[in-house]
Amino acid sequence: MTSDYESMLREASLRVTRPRVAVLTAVYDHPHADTDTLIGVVRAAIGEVSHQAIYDVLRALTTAGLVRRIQPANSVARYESRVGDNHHHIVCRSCGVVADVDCTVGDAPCLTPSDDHGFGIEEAEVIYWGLCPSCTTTPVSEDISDPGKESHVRQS
Amino acid sequence: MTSDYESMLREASLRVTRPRVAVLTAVYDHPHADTDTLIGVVRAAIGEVSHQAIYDVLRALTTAGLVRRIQPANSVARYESRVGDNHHHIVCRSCGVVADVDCTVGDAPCLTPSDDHGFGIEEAEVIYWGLCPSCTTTPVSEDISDPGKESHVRQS
DNA sequence: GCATTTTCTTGAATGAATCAAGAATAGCCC
DNA sequence: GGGCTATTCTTGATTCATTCAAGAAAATGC
Repeated sequence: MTSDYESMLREASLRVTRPRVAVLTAVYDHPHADTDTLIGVVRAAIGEVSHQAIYDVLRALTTAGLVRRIQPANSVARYESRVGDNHHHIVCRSCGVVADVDCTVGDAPCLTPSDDHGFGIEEAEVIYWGLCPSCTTTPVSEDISDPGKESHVRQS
Repeated sequence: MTSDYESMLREASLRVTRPRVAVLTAVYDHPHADTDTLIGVVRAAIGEVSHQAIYDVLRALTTAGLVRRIQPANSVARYESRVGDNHHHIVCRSCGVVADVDCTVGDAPCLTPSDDHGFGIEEAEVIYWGLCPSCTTTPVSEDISDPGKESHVRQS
């Protein structure tokens, strides 16, 4: 397992360090987790690591294409290990939980704008907004845009 | 003009105040502008107004459905006046400028997820990422995710 | 006009994320 | 294996969009 992640790092021309292997492992084990959650997971795995190191590692991994960063409106940055398969996301308006949605048309980009305004389009990102099953039956009092509340569908 | 915006506010059961009319006007005149830009526009129009008032007004207008808030990853909140027509956006990865894209399939939601995971889907948001014409010919040195730089395609 | 409710002002606080400088370490050559 | 150099991590401060809080001001309904 660990050696797999080491190989991934090496193949991406990234130096292999304990924090990097731990962060990569954490992102694979906890899809859509935010930075703070990942810091907790990494520290539980290998002991104290500075938050700055986690930020640096996540940036390096994202730049290298080993993880993907997603950031729905009103949410902090989240990371996932599924890369390069053009899948999309459903985000709960109430608790902010994220679920994957496969592209209905396969791996190829499934969307083309009606008018690209001269932009060179590289990617079409789709975010479906709605209520997760849990929030449908047990509504959370406040909207996700209100701070000070924690999702009841916590990434484990 | 002003009376139109006043009517809009009244019809939304919002009290008519100078800051609200000015913010509504500013959003109509400067589509996709960020909060800071709007603060500048509003102050140029009606004199000193607290930034907190602008935040409050934008929240009220957004909640009332008079304006729409968009927030692409790595960007601050932006506001636009086109609401209810299900259009989407192209965002420049380099300078962050935003352009509108009409829904190719008309006003109805043009997307349905392959598996909604039990979520009640309310909206499909599409963000196309790419390079705007200006950044294609005059590349900006750094990515939008890097701070400390201002778009060369400033709103207004 | 006046009372009531909402909104705006003032000023402080929050929190994710970044910056900066020095210490530690991975990878490479001998 | 030992040392060199670039990269990475630690420590601690800082930034900045946004929010919180409490009181002053203004808008609507009677």
